[in-house]
Amino acid sequence: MASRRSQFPQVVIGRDSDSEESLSDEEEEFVEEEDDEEVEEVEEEEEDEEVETKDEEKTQEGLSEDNKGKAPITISLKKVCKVCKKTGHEAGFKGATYIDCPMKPCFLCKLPGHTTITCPHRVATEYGVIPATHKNTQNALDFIFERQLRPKITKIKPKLVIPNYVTGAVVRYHSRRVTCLEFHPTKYNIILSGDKKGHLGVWDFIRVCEKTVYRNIHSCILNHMKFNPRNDGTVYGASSDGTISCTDLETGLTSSLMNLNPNGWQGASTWRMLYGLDVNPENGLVLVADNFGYLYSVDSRSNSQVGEAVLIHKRGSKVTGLHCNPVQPNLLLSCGNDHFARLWDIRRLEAGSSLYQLSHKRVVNSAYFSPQSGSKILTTSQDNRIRVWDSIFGNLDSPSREIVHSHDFNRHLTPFRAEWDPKDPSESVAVVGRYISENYRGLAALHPVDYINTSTGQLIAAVMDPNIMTISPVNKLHPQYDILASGSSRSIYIWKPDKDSSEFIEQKVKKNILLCGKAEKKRKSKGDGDESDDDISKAKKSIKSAKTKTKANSIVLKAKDKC
DNA sequence: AGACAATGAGTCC
DNA sequence: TGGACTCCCTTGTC
Repeated sequence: MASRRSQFPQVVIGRDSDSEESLSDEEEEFVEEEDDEEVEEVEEEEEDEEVETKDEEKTQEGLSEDNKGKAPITISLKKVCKVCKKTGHEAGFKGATYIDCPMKPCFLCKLPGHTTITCPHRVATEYGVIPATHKNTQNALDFIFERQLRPKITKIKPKLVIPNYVTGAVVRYHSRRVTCLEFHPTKYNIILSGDKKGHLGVWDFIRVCEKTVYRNIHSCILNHMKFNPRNDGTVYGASSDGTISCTDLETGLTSSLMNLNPNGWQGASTWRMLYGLDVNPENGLVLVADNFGYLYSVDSRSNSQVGEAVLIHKRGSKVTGLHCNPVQPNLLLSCGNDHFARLWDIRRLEAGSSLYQLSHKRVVNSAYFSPQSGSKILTTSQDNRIRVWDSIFGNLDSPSREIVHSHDFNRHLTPFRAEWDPKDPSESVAVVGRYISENYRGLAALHPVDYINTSTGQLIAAVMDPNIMTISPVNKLHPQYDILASGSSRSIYIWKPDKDSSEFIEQKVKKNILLCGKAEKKRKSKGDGDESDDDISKAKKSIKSAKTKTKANSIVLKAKDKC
């Protein structure tokens, strides 16, 4: 591992002078204040009410003097819950912890009677996981079955390595939020990223400065990308502009395989948007699906549509994802807004002819076959549950397990999708971003990226970085190396494994942050090497002095291109 | 610092 | 079926 790690470069996370100054201010503020300021703050808030009332009265008097004849404004000082609008309690952040409204069902598991803080799913992540009806490798038949499916795969399980700290980043790389990520299948240091504007980023995360963004491929959201299996210099993209693109990564030259809106904008009821995309190399097909429930097949050689569009989900509802089985080329998995994931035989594609339909309680964000045997299914639904079916050849009436996990949010964020670790021979590890925040060492509310053992429901790891204050809904594990890529807002982060020691991580973060531009000059003129002046301690101090999450947000390090 | 908008699914009628 | 309204642990900009 060490040799592999040594190939990685230093990170380019820089900060501009604005953030440098604001952090200095925060620090000064912190130095002046006592350690137990937070406690004092709470007390002050409570006893302040009367004072506030007087202040208000004074203000009102002042106002009425100025505007004689106008009735004084009465302001209620009763604390009102912003969620249920009732008094007596308040929902919202208290420091780095969010307090739920007790009148609502649990925000995590959706069941009434408790809040997120006391939710048994938060305390013990395996709680309530439905046990598997069929477990792989449990008996002789299973063993033979699995050996037939995966003859080349070793039975010795390699040690699980978790990429848990950020070694590289392009902060504010895209102009809108990142929607999809894809590692290059052969050039292991290249990652592709799509965004909400339809731009396509190509970044070499070893030679950090080598990055491009192609802006003329799509006119709106690039929803999914897939490399061309016959030529890994080109990539297919499905966009909400209704086109399939095929882009040359060297030149950025793009050809269009399909345009579902040849007559332009005729209103929302006719504008077709492409969401799901996958490539079926055996049949030479590019498969895409739209927001009205239809699947389209395109011959990748002739760039022409094959057959008619087929209704695979409820008419008028969005198909959110497509996945071709990696072992059985005729098996297709789809998922959609009609709360179903469906299994299809692409030789017999007709509306209503699915082999199975997997029912969910809400929208299904993603559905994937397991990457090596293709015999398991992993889905992410907006009902805050990840579902696992252990064998597509077994009983598919109900999932083998339902794992409660916070990813329910349908606006403003790219939908969360739990994704398999393509390297894991046991096909159990999955990675997924988390919506609900975690109290990071009592300092800040951060949104972790979770590694989940889908065979047990256990949370293997929840990785966080104090510099990433935004939610990371898009995550991809590298097909060959122990690398995780995360798309968080407009930025991309590269994680790699190391010791699970927070001190070690802090040292690494300190080492890896390079300042640039004005901030770098400023630091040089001041003289470097002051231990208390490093970025992580600044960040910690600024978080500690932050009374609200908004204020804590100011620690986000801004990056400037060093190159 | 606070207001606001972008934006999408659920629910009710 | 479709429109109005609600949800209200986002993020970025003005």
